[in-house]
Amino acid sequence: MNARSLSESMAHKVERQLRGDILTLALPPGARISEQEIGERYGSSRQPGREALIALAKSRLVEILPQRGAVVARISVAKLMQAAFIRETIETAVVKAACNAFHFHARTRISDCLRAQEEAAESGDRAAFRRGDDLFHKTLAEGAGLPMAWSVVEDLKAHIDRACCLSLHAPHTLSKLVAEHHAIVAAIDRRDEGAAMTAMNAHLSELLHDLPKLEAQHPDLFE
Amino acid sequence: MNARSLSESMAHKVERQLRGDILTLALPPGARISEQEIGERYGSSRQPGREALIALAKSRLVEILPQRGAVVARISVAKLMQAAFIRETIETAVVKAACNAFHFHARTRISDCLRAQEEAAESGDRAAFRRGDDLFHKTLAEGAGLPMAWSVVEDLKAHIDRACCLSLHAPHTLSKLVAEHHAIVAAIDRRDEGAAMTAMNAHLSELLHDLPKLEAQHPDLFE
DNA sequence: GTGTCGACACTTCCATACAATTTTGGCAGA
DNA sequence: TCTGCCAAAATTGTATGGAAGTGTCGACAC
Repeated sequence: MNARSLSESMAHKVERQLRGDILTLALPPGARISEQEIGERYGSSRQPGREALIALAKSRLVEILPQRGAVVARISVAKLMQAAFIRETIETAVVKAACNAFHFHARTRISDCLRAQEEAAESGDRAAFRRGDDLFHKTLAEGAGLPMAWSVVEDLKAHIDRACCLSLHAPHTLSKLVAEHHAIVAAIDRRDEGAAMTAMNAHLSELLHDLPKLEAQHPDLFE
Repeated sequence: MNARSLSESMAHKVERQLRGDILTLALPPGARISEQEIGERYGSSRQPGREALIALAKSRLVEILPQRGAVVARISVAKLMQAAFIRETIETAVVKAACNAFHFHARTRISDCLRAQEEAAESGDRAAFRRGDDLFHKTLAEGAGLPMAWSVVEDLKAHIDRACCLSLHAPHTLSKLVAEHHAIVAAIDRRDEGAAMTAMNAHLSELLHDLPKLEAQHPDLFE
């Protein structure tokens, strides 16, 4: 009945799926969730559900109200802007470091990654595109010798992505994002610190442009 | 028998104490710890111990080996340098932001904080000094309108502090650190971005000077 | 209509039992 | 002495029962 032996524990599986459902807004911000409910939803008992909630509370994707329950964290404009700022700070430092030294092996993976993203952009596969985006930024950090930077950014990015899911899904944005990735890589290849940092800033700061509009559109999802 | 009603859950208490013991090296890097053992050590059953391990694994202070157990994370020079770099990046951005706008209320708390640290430095109370140091950096982030920056730095700082515990405890360093704090605040008061950032960088980069020596002295605690 | 009290439902939190897996240690045999 | 194997011990991962905390809702007094 269970498949623990197949390498992943139930608790991790539940955590991963729950995180996915929260990130895609399948579970909307503000939704109440109980251990029991989570367990049933993903086919386990309460215990793995509880552990998933504890884990996600650490990344602040759910808020645990002691003795009462848990809710999917609402989107906070203030926190979102802070997360964006901190992410920008870190990733700018990463590309700067990348200009000084970039691991050869990571450079080839970056190219693979860009190609994959181009395909995803053309076919409009947003899920694949997002995976590619994560991989791009992750590989960039690894190439710069700062893999830990990605693990820090990853948590921040989760919150930002959740807001992005609300944003209108204009099809042309995907290819635009790919173009920005290319610009960043090109600057790194030229070892042009200034251009690389500028390109990264431009890439990251676009996401927050229509935040006020989103809040007006979905007031119940915000704090 | 239990004291759950008195505001803090057993699991949180165990997590807090375990974190403390790991940070002060009472539990040395590399030590194996089982859920059972943790529970008994802090007076609970396995369950809170397990939850504490899961929580600390998120901050990478313990490493969970699936189906096998957990060990206190060894100190990794590479990770330490990355953590220091990322911390420096974030905190530099924080003081820069602080130069543009600093909340009045936080400014007065900073002064309190500096006074408390002076006292701790004189009496040589390292535990109190560390608490004051955390509070200083936390208040700085809050004053700059970036409280989230502290929550990110906090996790990075844990690893750095653990290495600092190994370092020789020369008594004069404490007052030196306080002086550096004063320099940072003075630069912020003058709204002198460059000086503030330089002061913060100097403050943070000293910690890693004798890292090679430490590794030679305690090879078993490192990766 | 307003406020208070108590039963009740719901949930977490902790303890514990059980299942699955890994490690350990011993022992037989070459 | 070394190797291979098996059983016991230790440990995690999961399920579940029960205690305790919290909020809801209706009855009832005023």
